[in-house]
Amino acid sequence: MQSQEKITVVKPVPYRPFSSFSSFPKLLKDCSTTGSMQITCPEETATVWRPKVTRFTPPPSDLSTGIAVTMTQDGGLDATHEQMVIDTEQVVSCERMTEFNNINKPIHGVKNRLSYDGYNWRKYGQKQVKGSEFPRSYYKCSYPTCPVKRKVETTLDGQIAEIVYNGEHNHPKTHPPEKPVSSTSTEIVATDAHVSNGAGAENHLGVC
DNA sequence: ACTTTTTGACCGGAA
DNA sequence: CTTCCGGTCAAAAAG
Repeated sequence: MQSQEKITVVKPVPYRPFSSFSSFPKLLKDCSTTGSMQITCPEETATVWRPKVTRFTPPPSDLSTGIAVTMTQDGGLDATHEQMVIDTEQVVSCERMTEFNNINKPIHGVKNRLSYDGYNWRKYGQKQVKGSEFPRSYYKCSYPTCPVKRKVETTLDGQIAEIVYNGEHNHPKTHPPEKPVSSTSTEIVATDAHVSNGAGAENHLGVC
């Protein structure tokens, strides 16, 4: 039903799975302007397919920048989206924000090739987009046949401001990175909540 | 020597 | 039809 609509939109254009993306930044702005944790409007989500957006509002005492994760994949379902909303809230509650910060940090000299979501990413572009005060970086999953891409907006402070995932990993995670000793040993799994089977990740995310 | 990042230019789509 | 903007490509540089 709704899911069919999504697929119809997504499949023909892997790179532009959502034609209404232009209005997306407005939503984010609106959310940030209100200062509330409103991630997406459930009503709209139910009728209009849009990338999964999750905006994290970290505690001011620790992070000064909100973090948003947008999931855009073929296999996206309303149910999945709803779960994402819940999960992200849990993530905040569990102070997993730290993990998001780590995404942007180099790991053992390996720049951001391996982020904490368990996949290898290769940066192929960066741009300053309108409507966003932060530069947007474009990454591809470095796995040979994996079509997944992601857009990451980082603040001047180096924090992740927004992450937009596009596509679905068709391979298992790479070797998990070392656990950060200074923080809870938790992987950032919110980003791959759509792994081929679309299961494991979501579970991880929900687990605190 | 190899892989990844950086950066400017180019292309296509939307307004 | 023109302009603007986002996304991608490709060459050069860095690690």
